[in-house]
Amino acid sequence: MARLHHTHTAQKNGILKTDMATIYDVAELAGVSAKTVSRVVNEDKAVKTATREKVVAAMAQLDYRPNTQARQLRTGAPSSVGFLLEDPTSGYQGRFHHAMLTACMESGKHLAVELYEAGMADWQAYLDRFITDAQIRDMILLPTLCDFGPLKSFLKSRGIHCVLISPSTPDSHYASVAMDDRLAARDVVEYLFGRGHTKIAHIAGHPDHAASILRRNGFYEAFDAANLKRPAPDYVVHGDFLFKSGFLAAERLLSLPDRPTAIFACNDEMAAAACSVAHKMGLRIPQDIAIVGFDDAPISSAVWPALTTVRQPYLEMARRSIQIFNTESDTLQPSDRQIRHIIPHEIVERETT
Amino acid sequence: MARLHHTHTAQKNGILKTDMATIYDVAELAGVSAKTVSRVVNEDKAVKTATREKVVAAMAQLDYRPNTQARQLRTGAPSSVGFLLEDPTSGYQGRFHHAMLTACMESGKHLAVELYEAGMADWQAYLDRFITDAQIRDMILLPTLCDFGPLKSFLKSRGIHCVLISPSTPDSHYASVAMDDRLAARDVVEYLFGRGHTKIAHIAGHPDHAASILRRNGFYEAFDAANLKRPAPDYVVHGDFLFKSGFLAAERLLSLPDRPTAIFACNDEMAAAACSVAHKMGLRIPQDIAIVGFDDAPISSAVWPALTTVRQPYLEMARRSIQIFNTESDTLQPSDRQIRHIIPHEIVERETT
DNA sequence: AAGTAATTTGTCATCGATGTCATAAAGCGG
DNA sequence: CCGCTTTATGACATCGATGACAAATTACTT
Repeated sequence: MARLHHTHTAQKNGILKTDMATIYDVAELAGVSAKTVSRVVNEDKAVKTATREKVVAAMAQLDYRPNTQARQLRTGAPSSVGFLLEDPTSGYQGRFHHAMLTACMESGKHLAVELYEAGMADWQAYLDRFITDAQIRDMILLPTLCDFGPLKSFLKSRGIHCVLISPSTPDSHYASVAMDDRLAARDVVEYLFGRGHTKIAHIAGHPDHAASILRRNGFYEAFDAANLKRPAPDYVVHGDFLFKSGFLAAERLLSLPDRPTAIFACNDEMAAAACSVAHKMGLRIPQDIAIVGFDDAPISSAVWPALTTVRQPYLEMARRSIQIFNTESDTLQPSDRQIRHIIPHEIVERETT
Repeated sequence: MARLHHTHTAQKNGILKTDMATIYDVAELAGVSAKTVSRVVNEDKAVKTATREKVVAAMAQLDYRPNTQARQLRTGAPSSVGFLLEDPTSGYQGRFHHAMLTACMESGKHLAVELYEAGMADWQAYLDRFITDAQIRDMILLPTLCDFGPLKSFLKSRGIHCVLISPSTPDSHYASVAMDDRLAARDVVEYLFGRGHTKIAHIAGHPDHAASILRRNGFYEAFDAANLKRPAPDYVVHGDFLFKSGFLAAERLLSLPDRPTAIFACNDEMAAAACSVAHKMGLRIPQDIAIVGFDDAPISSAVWPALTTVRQPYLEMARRSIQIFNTESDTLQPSDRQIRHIIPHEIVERETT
């Protein structure tokens, strides 16, 4: 008795049918059962070569493509990793996004990306739809979302596993992956020591950002460790990560009576601003003033001269996050959670030092 | 007779079961049929309030979340829009990505993002997996992928609908969405005319990029239309969109014996480079030299002074693309394909003019 | 109060694929 | 050429949800 599956009317039961061929169409054309087609698709060795060839030919002829929904329904969905972007044009998020895509590609997972706009009305319903539609079970939270308590509680209540990227404060339920900002800043300063600088100024970041504080502390720590006197307070100016603030800060630093010979800025944008100021004042880089940034943002190689900076290990962090999800779902060691994974950084030496 | 669905063993038939509650669990707990739960989930009005409340309570208690695979299998999947990123850190792609996410959010679609790396071995198999796994039927192609013939043929063979964003050459099978680069360039020049400039130089983009040529043509066209003599050949220098090339080009232009009073660069990065050169040479912006960029890239507001530039209508282009997909799947007018949709641009006036 | 219309709820089949298990076809030794 | 193992294929149930339709309940008429 012919199965209803074989009828191929475009419209049936009021449901919109696509013209996509199903496994039953292939089976009929090849003169075998659906199960055998399934075997071919899944590369089961228990299929005679002759049969396999008939099936393959039929698949090609019908441009058959297995229906993922059906397959995942039967086999249990390999849910995808969720990723919330606040601003995809931001360098940091863009770079991390790239890293996540690469890491997912490597491990055969799918990354489901969604926008999250701060102050969004009804973000809970929005996220509920997202995790339902995309069948999210694992999620990556970038700064500053990874420090947003309500969001974390919400995801916890929905049973989502999270990995926090560089959170300001550790979370007792979720693992985190970060680089060591303090150590990196210290490394930068020690690198400058190595090139003969001791009059080193710092343009700090937004004081609300944990990273700003850590980097500033690392800056001081290097002096302490080298038994040098810490720079005077007027050698450290706070900015807010934006170009403009870096510009103002650099103007202040470079017109100091005792001008520094090197500036370490808390991010690349402010470092680039410092370069502009140096140009404006007729100072040569790096002869008169050395400048180091932080992040290895696109701007760091887009300006002239190209910035020496600290590269954040995006890809490695992304890979580690995926790895955490994999082990979590397997062994579910509660001790694996709430662990801080630290990924090593790297100084990228370019033309400003 | 109890349905097997109700058994809740963690492992059954060798298939890994999640602990996710199903519609049958909810039905049992609420003492109704699965269909009634379905009605509640889908907000069917034909459910008594008392019943609805019982069901809602049961759903909450079990943290029920409908299985998308099953639902989509039954209803016909609302396939998502595919989006290939070559480099998420590139300003253009990042901005377009943001726009696509926003447009998809607005229209309730899901954007499936995947990396596409040029020169990737076996990209066909990779894309096959992508369109199968994510059930892609519609896809957006950005430059320069939208001009890559083999990719387009491949997608055509797979029955994917595409919309090409700003392709160099129109395609006979796919609709395209673009801004009018030639007209925008002409507008910029006419804007500069309006501010009294006539000695206007141009830093052109990479000659292989269609947009470079269009913008350069628009540059000339403005002079023609105003009955002015076209600038001498040494007023037009080719770069390659990168900062460095803009830097060299600007050095050449600004040391010309008859120095221009305005420079129109083919993108913001090169315009930013021109600013650096002007600073270096002690020229004031905009008094001594006006500079206009193109793209409204992040760098345009990150430099000092902030660049006047042309804003590409990303969001509008993204919205239009989605709209094309919607009408295509409904009415399938072949005349709707191969149409070029032109979206209006806008000059963003900032501090360099 | 009985009969009919309207509202609620349930039963069953189905979407497309795959696991289980049974059956059919080969292979093989004697 | 007959039993017996091995290999290849098929029948059927199932994953979780919803559409079609039937059954049960309630509301409304006269």
